[in-house]
Amino acid sequence: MKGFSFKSYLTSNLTISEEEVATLLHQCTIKEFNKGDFLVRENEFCKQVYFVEEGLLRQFFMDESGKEHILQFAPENWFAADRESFYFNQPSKYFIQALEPTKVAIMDDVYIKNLEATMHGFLDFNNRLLHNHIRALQNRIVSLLSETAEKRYLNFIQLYPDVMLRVPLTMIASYLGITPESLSRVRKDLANKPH
Amino acid sequence: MKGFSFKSYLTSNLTISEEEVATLLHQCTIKEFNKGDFLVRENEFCKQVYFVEEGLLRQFFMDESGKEHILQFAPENWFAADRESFYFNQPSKYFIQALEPTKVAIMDDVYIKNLEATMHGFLDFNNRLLHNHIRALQNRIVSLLSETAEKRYLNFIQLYPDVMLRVPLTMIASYLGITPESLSRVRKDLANKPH
DNA sequence: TCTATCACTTGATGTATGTTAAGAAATGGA
DNA sequence: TCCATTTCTTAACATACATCAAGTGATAGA
Repeated sequence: MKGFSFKSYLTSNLTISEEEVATLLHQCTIKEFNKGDFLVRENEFCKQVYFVEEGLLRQFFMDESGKEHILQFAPENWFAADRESFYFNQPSKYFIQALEPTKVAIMDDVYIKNLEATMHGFLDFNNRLLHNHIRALQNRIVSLLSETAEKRYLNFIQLYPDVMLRVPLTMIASYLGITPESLSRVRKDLANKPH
Repeated sequence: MKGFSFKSYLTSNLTISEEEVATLLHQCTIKEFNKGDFLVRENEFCKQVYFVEEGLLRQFFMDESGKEHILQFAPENWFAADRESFYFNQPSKYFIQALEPTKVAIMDDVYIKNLEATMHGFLDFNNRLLHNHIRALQNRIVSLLSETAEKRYLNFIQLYPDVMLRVPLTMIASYLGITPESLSRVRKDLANKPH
């Protein structure tokens, strides 16, 4: 289990001993997915939290007309899960899918409950994750309420330059809440602009 | 402190003794605001969490062009706070304002830190609040990404019928992400529809 | 290498929503 | 009670973005 990003992540984000990190990693499953594989599907119960070691995930949902809308990309060192399904024990509205061959560290509900009960500082750690999540969600809403597609696109590039280079524009468009055609035009306009 | 909604809320949502509830309420401040008063302003640090006993709050931000966008309404038995500012200790991007004469129970950061350290079950309680918040935010994003203004309006009515009756349509429009004129047209169309 | 699929672009046109302007109806102080 | 302000509606016009359709490259299996 040496050399995993999850380890570095934990040691630098949790005030816990080497020993505790070892326990934590020992109980935690590593799993690999192929490009296109689903980690969670709509209507399933999401009972795991995923930490991306390598690769890239997306969380998306399908609306009534069958269109896909991406809520989140999760590249290396990000977490992915449907917190709603996980916490409230409800069937998920979302899919979580690997966009590249992806290696994840998996913390399931039993594992997490266990840590919460035994490891001092784990609740704080999870609290941090939740607040990061809330921050991201709030910023997304602010952006959707107040910014044009062009502005949202520019924000995206700046915020997730790595993701930008790794996924097709169709998916960026889906994240931004516009059609691929519109994104193409936004990009054309930007290219023709001074600056 | 008898007869406060916050008390009922706590007893029915926390597995704590009468004694603990008493302590909790004893340390907690009650404050009243007039219609129009600000509990938090942009660029201030939000160091308190508000529980609405009576009245109605809104959380909103102002975009670059000076337009207001409402993130959340908080009627009786709801919590309001800028979790981002509170947790990350950053100046807030938001305003929190009373839309009616409003009585709130205030938990400040010292109070909360204290409870986290001393009261078993408080972390779980806060965790629940955070997950409720995440759920609401996610649903909002889903709605903004995939639904028309009309659908969002119908959702709003169903989800917050009480708020609907207590705030001007301008604010509903601001919450929905459209102009008051557009909301007016949406309502007209709905009225002319066979249901 | 060939072919099917996917990714991206472009153009023509449609639609939802924004903007500007005006006025009517409701509300709240003085 | 009256006046000022806010709220809501309506209309004409503008704009951002969607839809539909087509075509060009790029990519990846067979």
